[in-house]
Amino acid sequence: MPPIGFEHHDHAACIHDGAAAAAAYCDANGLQFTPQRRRVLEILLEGHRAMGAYEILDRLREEGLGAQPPVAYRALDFLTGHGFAHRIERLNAFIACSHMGEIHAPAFLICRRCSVVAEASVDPRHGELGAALREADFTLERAVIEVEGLCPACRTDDAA
Amino acid sequence: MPPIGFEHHDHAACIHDGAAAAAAYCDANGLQFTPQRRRVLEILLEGHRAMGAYEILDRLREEGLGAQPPVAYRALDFLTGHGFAHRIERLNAFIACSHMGEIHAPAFLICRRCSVVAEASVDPRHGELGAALREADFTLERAVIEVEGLCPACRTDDAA
DNA sequence: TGATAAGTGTTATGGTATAACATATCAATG
DNA sequence: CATTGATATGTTATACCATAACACTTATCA
Repeated sequence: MPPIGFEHHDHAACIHDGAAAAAAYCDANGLQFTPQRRRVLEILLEGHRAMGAYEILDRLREEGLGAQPPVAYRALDFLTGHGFAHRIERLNAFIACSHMGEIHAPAFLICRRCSVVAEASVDPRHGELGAALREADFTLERAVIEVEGLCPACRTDDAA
Repeated sequence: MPPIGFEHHDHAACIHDGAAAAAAYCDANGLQFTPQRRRVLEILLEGHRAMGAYEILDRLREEGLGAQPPVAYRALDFLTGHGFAHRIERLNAFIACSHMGEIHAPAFLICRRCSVVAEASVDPRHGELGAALREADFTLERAVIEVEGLCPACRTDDAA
């Protein structure tokens, strides 16, 4: 599964398909994909970058969909809880899932210059980390794997 | 390099040696290991767990070493900047380095039950993550690798 | 249709972090 | 050893991130 985010792609489809996939999943699983929740997901899908809860809240407020912090946090809890979005711990921010519907253990590549975030998938049980977990006899429940650096475009720009 | 934290060890030596190693490094590199900085490192070394900046600040305040948030954050910036301590993004908290002086890319194993944090070392350029970085042509500058779950003792307790 | 669960609106508050500026101390050298 | 530039500290104020708690509404389903 290649990382998604830095390369060019059909972004309109990206937004539409993301929302549609979430809607279909909710439909199939008896979850309520309410206007607030849909709108928050769409806002996140508009950029492959992480957005703070208050930035999202500002958007909701403009659109009359909610004015208080819990409104944003509840929608984000729902979206992250069902895998439609992820929290980026390093940024205290949120991003739409790029691999909607697929089972995956996300890893994030965060460009410190343009703030674009790409989502890759790595199994924390593999490799050196997996070995460390076994050596420590540690039961893994959640993995946070986030790397910060420069995306190809920004590295080039830096040199210029 | 095995993870440090869950197994038994000589903890008094742990505190003393950690502070001594930092002092020696500062001495050798013209850095000022001031009382505030030393004390913050000692406070962190006292437990193999992550502490919030305000928890540390409370300790400093009791001891008359500072009362305002910037005092704690500055000391923590110094300690993390020189590798004497690490920031745990998942917890918005800080922990003393367990591999003082060694070059390492830390990964953390966080027990959600007892809050002990073990530090392992994994090279983010290896394995699946390394492959994803190369595939995205991403320049890594910093890696955050933190896993949450249960340490051996707490898993056993849970079953009981 | 009544009971229960799930979602929304709102107030208030708590936890985390830093900007900005004044003062003090250190470290090097002329 | 006085000057000066860099580093460290003290302090105020503020900004950002997140959730508890409670009232109310809407959906779901027996």
